[in-house]
Amino acid sequence: MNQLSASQEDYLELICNLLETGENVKAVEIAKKLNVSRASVSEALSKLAEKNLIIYEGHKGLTITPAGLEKAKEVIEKHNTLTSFFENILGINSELSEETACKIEHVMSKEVFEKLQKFQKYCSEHEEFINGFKENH
Amino acid sequence: MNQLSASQEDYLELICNLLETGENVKAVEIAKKLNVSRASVSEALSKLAEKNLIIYEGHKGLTITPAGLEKAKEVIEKHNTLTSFFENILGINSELSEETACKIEHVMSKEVFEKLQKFQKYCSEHEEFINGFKENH
DNA sequence: ACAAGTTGTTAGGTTTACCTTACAATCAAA
DNA sequence: TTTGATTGTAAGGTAAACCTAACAACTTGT
Repeated sequence: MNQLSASQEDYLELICNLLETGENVKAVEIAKKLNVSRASVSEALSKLAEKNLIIYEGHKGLTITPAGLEKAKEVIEKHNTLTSFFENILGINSELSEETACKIEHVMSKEVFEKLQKFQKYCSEHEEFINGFKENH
Repeated sequence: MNQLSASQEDYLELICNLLETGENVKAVEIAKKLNVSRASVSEALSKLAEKNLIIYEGHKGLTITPAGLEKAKEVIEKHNTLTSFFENILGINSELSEETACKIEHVMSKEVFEKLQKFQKYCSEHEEFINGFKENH
């Protein structure tokens, strides 16, 4: 029912990351980081607020709700797992790993995510296997 | 310059697959397989034709150009590699593997794709490693 | 060969996520 | 405290990808 679009997930993810740095988060900041206009951010934040994922009061401030935080954490966890898979297992440079993770995190089901996470754990318990791959590529 | 959207890649991919089965491909068929209206297919095919990826003459028939075929093959190869990764390495059921591959194939760069392909080859040369993973998950 | 069904197209609408421009609200520094 | 810069919002617009409804163009069965 309350499915978020890829774009909305991106906003939420960034908001959560910015909040964790402790600063108070401004729309103009989000606009810069996501490379969109202030107007687009304004609209997007209104929609997230409507869905009760954030509390947004313009100049007054922006905070995330428990529901928003939960969703954001899910996305961020997918993001991190993917980034780490590309970087540490496939050996892709960190920028491209990040970029690719950003796109895929929105289209990967929980089931696939969990399997990937387990696979990664399994790989980290078999370093020699991964090193063998990296050496030849 | 001639970047295709995810949706256009889907159309092209399907057209290529249908053509390979030998039948002559109809818009109504595409509509059914992609779960969209005939009208949407009509529009989409016009755009692919404009970009010289297919030759489309309505009732007369539909064929793919060399440029279109090249692009389609790229997408299909990504699709297959991804599907096989999910299915044979992560051990995800074939339906979900397909579904996930369909979404990711549009957002994965050539570089990531090639690394994944190599990783997969490496894995297939180390069956015991993959079996070890599958046994525990 | 032609009526009925199938297939393709056109016109007009919707939604999402952007945009620019203009204006309103707030903040901060003199 | 007022003014200038920054930040947020509203209005109106675009583009992509979809939709339905109506119509046109084909095909096929008799």
